[in-house]
Amino acid sequence: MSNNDTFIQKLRCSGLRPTKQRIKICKTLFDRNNTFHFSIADLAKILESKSSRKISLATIYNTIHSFKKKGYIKEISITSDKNYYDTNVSNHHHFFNESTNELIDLHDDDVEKVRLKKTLPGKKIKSIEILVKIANNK
Amino acid sequence: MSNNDTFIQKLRCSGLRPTKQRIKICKTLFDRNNTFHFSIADLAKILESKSSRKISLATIYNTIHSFKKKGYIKEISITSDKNYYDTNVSNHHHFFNESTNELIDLHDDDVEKVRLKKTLPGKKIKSIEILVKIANNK
DNA sequence: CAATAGATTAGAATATTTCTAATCTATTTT
DNA sequence: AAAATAGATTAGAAATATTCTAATCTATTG
Ligand SMILES: [Mn+2]
Ligand SMILES: [Mn+2]
Ligand SMILES: [Zn+2]
Ligand SMILES: [Zn+2]
Repeated sequence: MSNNDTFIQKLRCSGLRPTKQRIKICKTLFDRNNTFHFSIADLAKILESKSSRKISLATIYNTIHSFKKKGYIKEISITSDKNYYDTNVSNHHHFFNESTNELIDLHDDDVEKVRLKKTLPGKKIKSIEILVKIANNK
Repeated sequence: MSNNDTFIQKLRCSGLRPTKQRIKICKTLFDRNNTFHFSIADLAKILESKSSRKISLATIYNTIHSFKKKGYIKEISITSDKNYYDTNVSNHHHFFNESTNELIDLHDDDVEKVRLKKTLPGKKIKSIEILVKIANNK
């Protein structure tokens, strides 16, 4: 259970002003035991349910974009109809359960290291990530 | 250079009526030598430039959705701001050039086969795909 | 070659994302 | 320490993107 000051500090450190809206969003995203995979709609719904004062959807977008830019979260694209963000910002792989729309982290030691045989001259590799789509049996 | 009849047949085979709109879209997508990676906006622009009669954007969406359902194309999600479709419907990997927004197919023999050490009981694997993000040097 | 049932199109409605004027925050000046 | 200023942030409005559904088109039946 982090207190507000933790988040105020975190925000100040990266040059973001610790506004009420941002602190609330930090609490929702980071005051958790596990990685959180969420869409903007998920986040808006949670904020609405717990918040007294409404945070405008535009502000949620603004905040998520600046948190992404600052490296607090990363974007995960799976399907066209729902975009996800991830509080685990490391380079990592995912299971995506198509039956439940659930996203699950894979750890590095769950997968043999990916070996590319092809290289592209004049290009540098920024990330290599695997997406394993799964479905419930039956 | 395929003629219209090829596409009319293709459409009829999967139970889709060969309308003018669908034939034009087939020509644009499949009358090519190479895999085509495109967004709805890309496709709309091409259709607009070559077409005499305008195809409504709603129809482009409808058609792309039914072509996807019939397995003519597959969806590739890379970033939240642009969704891609791919005329290569096989399970395959991609390079994505973040400097140019270009998507390039990787062939199976360009990558060592992915080995998962972790399995999920009660789930079946539908696909395993790698996304390699790259950028131009300098 | 109607009449009918069902599929398809595309304008209208809705949903998502971005833009920007008004507000708020932090810093500087008096 | 209060007021002025510069710049950051919020959130309603505008713009884009996607889906819905009434009107139209296509294929089948008699
Ligand atoms: Mn979208
Ligand atoms: Mn999208
Ligand atoms: Zn993750
Ligand atoms: Zn491809």
